[in-house]
Amino acid sequence: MDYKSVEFYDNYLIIKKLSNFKLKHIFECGQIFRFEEIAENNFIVIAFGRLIEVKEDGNDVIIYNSTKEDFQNIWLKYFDLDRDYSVIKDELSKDVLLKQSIEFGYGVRVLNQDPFEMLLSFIISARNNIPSIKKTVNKISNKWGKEIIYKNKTYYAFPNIDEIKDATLEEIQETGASFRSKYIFDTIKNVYNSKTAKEDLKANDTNEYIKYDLDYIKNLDDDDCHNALQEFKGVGSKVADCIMLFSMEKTSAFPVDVWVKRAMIHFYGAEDASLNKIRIFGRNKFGKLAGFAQQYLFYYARENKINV
DNA sequence: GCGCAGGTTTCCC
DNA sequence: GGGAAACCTGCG
Repeated sequence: MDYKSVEFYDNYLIIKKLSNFKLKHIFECGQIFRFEEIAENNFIVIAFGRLIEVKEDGNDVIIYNSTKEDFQNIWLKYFDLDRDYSVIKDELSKDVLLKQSIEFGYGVRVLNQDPFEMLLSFIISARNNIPSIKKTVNKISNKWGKEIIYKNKTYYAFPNIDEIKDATLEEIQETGASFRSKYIFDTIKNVYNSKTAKEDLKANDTNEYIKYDLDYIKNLDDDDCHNALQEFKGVGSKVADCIMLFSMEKTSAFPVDVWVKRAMIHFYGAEDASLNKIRIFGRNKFGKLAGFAQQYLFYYARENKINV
């Protein structure tokens, strides 16, 4: 694990002596949309129906607005704190080309987020830029999510399936999802139907909607999981990789977006290769650690504006 | 005003 | 399978 101990106080806590942890790296490596930088090394994060303020203090990290229970049930896992990233870095640094990216993004960690939130968020990410993605995800939260008040400011959690199940196509259009609106609408329907189907399921009944059950998908092997996710409209290879890496603990996923493609060309000379070929190359090269390698490469490429 | 952005779908070969 | 165009909208 990458911390020494945790001290709990009244509605806040201090994680002592963290290693391989830097908030800026974690939040800016492309895996999360619901964060806000309120000061240097100080962020607001909304996830799993909760809001926390996270602040770096030397080698310690303070989490405000969290109980002991929430830390143990949510944030410990969310920040992947029980994983030893030194082991991962040592292994991946054997690749001298990747080493540079790892040193640059030394505090990157792969967050464990909510599958439904990732599913909708990354459908929205297709052919879109980050400010627009954040705007649409926030509008969805504002319209259907639970209200959270922190320091006299009002925020909204990302809605769960029961909160958003009755959203109309028109309402989704209004969030700025544009041509992706119908995908989101369709996806919400399928997730909701899988939920009711699961509840109604008789012993040996098969149901056409069960394949949209996110718990079921999460428990599949990596390749099956990747395929299953692409049954949702608006989810292709890249978006499926993001969902399974950021919310289903599939660390062999290797999402190839424009930045990772640039990084692979830059470092490995993967000239004019198709996205799928780069994906296969990355997965073969980095194996179970491909997802971590992807995060270091993405952060390096984007921060250094490679090839632009 | 025009091109393009953290891809997917659809159509075509 | 693999490649190219269309897709909505906001922003530089």
